[in-house]
Amino acid sequence: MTEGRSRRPGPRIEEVARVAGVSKSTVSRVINGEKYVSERSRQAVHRAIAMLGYSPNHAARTLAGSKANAIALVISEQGSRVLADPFFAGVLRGVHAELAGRHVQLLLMMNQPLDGEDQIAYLTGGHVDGALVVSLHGEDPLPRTLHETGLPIVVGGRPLAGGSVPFVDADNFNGALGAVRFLISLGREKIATIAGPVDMAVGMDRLSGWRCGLAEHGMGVELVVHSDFTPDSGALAMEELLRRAPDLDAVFVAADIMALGALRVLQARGYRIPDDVAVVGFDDSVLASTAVPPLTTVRQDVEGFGRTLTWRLLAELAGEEKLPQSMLLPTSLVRRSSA
Amino acid sequence: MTEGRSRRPGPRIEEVARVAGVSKSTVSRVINGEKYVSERSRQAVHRAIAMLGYSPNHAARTLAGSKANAIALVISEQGSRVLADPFFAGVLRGVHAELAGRHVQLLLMMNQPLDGEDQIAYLTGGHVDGALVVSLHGEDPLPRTLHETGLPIVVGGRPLAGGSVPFVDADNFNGALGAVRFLISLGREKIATIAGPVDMAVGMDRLSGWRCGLAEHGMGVELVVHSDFTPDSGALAMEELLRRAPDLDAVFVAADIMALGALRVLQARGYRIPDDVAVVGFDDSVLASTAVPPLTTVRQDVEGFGRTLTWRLLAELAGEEKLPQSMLLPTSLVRRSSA
DNA sequence: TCGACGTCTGGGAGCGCTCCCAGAACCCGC
DNA sequence: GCGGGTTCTGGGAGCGCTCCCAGACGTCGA
Repeated sequence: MTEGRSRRPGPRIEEVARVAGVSKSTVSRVINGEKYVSERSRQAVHRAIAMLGYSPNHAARTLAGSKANAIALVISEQGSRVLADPFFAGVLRGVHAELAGRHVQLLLMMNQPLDGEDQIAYLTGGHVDGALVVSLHGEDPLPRTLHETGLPIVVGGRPLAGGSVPFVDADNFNGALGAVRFLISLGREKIATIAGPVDMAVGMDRLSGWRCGLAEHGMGVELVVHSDFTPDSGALAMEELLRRAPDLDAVFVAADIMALGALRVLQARGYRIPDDVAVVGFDDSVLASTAVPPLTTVRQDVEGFGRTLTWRLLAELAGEEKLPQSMLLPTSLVRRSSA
Repeated sequence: MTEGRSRRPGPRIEEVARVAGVSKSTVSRVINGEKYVSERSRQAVHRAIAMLGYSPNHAARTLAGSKANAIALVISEQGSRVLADPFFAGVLRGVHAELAGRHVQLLLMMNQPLDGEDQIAYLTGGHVDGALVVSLHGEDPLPRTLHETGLPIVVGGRPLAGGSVPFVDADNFNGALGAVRFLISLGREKIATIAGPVDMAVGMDRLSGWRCGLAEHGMGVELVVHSDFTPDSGALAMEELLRRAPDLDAVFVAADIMALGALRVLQARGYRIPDDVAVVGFDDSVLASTAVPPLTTVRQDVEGFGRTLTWRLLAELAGEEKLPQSMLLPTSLVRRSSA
């Protein structure tokens, strides 16, 4: 079985040039959307491209040009990946949708393969033009380190140790605030919370929202138990809360997945939901609608999250100015039966 | 603000050659693990690479060589993505782990951006050396089409319209069979199933396992209701089953997510679980352990799935022979409280 | 009439590798 | 000794683009 040097199929830029009756420089200009090309040439090139089914060679562009035509999606998961999974698919879909049509490749990186130094070396080594960093752990130094190397990055989820790194996040604060206001409007008077870990911005922001909501009405903010975004820890937290305040009438749980555990404990103790205790979760994950009873929760648009993240990075790469340093995406309350 | 043509940082292959005291041809040979390099040269090159922190330029390798040094992960989701999400993160992690250390980029593609023709054109256009196709919908023509173009691919999940396309799948049949045998060993005598849709291999294989398990013991296989991998359809299916056989004493549900719906219905009807009706799910997703009661289910190793998928493709790309045409990964029963 | 400037164009060097080729060095058996 | 192999090596063409340069053509104000 002999195998010759297999050449890639498809037309080259030169052929497009020939068909269009221009030089390859001009074709290149058209492809890259540069100015100083006559309308006539531009049309001719587009026709030729369509006719030949030409698609530019990514490797050649990257090699010859000064940009990599690729961005990295860095999943920096430091142990706690529980929160990631519901996110993951949705965010990815969003990122992908936003990238559609542009000639930008999406490279995936996780913490695993090249750890620390190597990963940074790779990212700053000119292999990518920028990076989307989805960092779950708030104090992860990666976002900041990357940002300081000058590589354009956008972080998904507010980084705690962020400095001035651009980020996109759900408006966790207002989501939580809205949830608490809703509970108060229902007439609840003893509203507890199961908060996330203190080292994650997502946890802290939701906690702040809860605090503010109560403070607005002069209500006490003692009933807090921190937990770690797992159902079991949610259950433990609920038990702790009931020990401290058996007469509580509402719980704001900082994640649906913890709410499941809380629900279980409440039901086991004979509390009726929402009659005795109203429960509101956060995320509106699949879990929420399948819970018993279906969970009232704060919804965030995960796909929009991915889109926005990507849009922000691409805009920066395109040299756009006056971009917002960071962005918060709206959240909304989804009413089901648990509150 | 003037900006010169920014050259990529880092050493070139020539510098490695100079430091190692060999030609760049030899360095290239070492990098690509070719034979016909003396041990002495090899060592020298490795030392030089380490010293300079050299990392080969992906674009240049791809442009000069006859391979793309990249593989695609194609997520072909035709509508039904419910099943995907739990999978997704895990599979990705596995794929990534398996790729670690090799100089292969992972490109992500979803059905969205280039549909059909364009997608195929891109994949077969020499941009990637092979593809991992995670196809949820069993009769998706994509795997077969790609395979017929000669692009090396491996499909995740047995394709129904597969022809002889290599695939990796969980051993759904034996997983289901094991679940049914377990139920029988528990003394259950009227075992129903909520099956998946008929156009998905994963549904059909689990159904076959259930059938076989019952047939082994001469038990009837009438109590089947098909459903579509959503909690609500699971609930409807359960209602239908109870209508047909109010005295059933076990249900094998082809997915945890449907089992949640079934659980809800059973409990609402006053059946005690597992005393009156034993329930076994499939997937061992997060949902299983948080269900009330915690779900006995068939576990599949999602990360291993991703690893195996990737391993199989890389092996083929490396020219390995006598590769198994397809592979089934073991499943195992996880006992919790529902059976 | 002239230059200055803005618009449009083609030519061609060169990005950093791989892979072909030609050849050196060494082994073997006859 | 010689021809034939196998092992190892360096030289250099060329992958398909981008981007710099030089220049051709306007159009405008002095």
